[in-house]
Amino acid sequence: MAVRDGERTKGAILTAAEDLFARQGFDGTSMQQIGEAAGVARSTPAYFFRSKEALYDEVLARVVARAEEALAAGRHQGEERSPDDAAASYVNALVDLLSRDQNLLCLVQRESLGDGNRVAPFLGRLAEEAVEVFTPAAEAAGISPHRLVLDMVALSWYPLAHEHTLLPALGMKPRKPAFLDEQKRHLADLLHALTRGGGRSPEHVPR
Amino acid sequence: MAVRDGERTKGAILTAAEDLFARQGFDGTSMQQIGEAAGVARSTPAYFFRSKEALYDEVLARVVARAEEALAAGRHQGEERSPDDAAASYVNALVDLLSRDQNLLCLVQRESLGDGNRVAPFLGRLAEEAVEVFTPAAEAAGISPHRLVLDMVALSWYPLAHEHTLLPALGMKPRKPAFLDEQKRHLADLLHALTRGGGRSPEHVPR
DNA sequence: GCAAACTAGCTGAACGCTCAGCTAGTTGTC
DNA sequence: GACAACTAGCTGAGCGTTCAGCTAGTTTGC
Repeated sequence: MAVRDGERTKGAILTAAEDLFARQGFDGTSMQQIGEAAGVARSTPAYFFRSKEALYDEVLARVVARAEEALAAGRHQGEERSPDDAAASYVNALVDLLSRDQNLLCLVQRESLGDGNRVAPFLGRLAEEAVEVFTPAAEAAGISPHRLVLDMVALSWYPLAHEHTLLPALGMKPRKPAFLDEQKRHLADLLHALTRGGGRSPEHVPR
Repeated sequence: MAVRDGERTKGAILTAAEDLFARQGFDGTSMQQIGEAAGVARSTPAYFFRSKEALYDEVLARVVARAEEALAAGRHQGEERSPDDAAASYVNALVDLLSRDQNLLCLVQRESLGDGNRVAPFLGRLAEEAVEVFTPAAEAAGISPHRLVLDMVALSWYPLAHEHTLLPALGMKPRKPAFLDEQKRHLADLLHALTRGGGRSPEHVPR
């Protein structure tokens, strides 16, 4: 194994920076901390990435690329299934992604406390894709696909974004597999209830 | 009007600090900025509040007190009404509060990206109160009141927390009165649908 | 095959700057 | 004149960035 390997070092710095930026935010993280966490000198992160901001941009880009890959897989998995199954499959992929990739959630959350400019393109694509996936289900339910996307994302996102605040107060542990399974079931049931029950005959809720 | 008025100056500093902490976060805000925004010298905030952290704590306490007052009013307004009307009234108060008080939302959101310790007591009380308010409606719907609270808070919270990220991507402007009215109607409909439609056969209803 | 020339990886020190907090002092109010 | 309100100046620590320099590895010339 090479003692000096630029790509490996860059990777280590990116990973360390991602964890620290996610946990402490941009302002709360110093290049010194990043260097220490990556096992390099204080000045090495700047050597490879020019500036703290450029490093942050690359961290974000990598996280977003991971997310898009995961969601594309979830979308592909639901192809050629019934409308609400396709939607449920996409929601499952979203729940899995958010619960697995804590850094993604934290970083996007932090960005959305700013102006959100840096993640806007990513969310634009996500929204477009999700609307496409949910449109059949939304038509069956007689509601706007945008509304359906918003509700599903909100219900998937919120518990994990507030796992240390409201969720403990409600006695819930949103990262436990038991919760995540129930969460997926709950969202799928909601979709079913809307498309079967909400559209025409509200009295009967299947499943 | 007195030139020197400690209480008034303290209030101005608190207000300035609240806006800046909400917009830029704790690490991103300096005592200098707070002083400038409040129209006092660099060192005056520290004179009244001892330290930056103590000032932050008082900002948070004031915001939380405002929120609890508003929610208590919303709860009182729904008293002696039908279960889902009481719940809808509470949700309305929540939506109004979150849309009106942007600083509350931002500050709690920032706290929940940390360990959430500072807002845990507040959210504990909120959760307890909300569970109490929602229990009749949840029983009518045959679902867990905690789940109902979580879903209602998530659906109320998320759009405003992501008003610059996902919402524009969906073509929505969550601070516009039109959106807020539709939001309230939507949530009330959801409550009705659950308690009326789902109430009869609890074993088939999503938990 | 083997130096010499060159490059990329990485570092420690130093720069200019900003920060929060402290202290000594001044100014307004009763 | 006593006390609260307020401020300017100072300080040590920490920040991001720059940079000359060292070293390990690769390429070139013979």
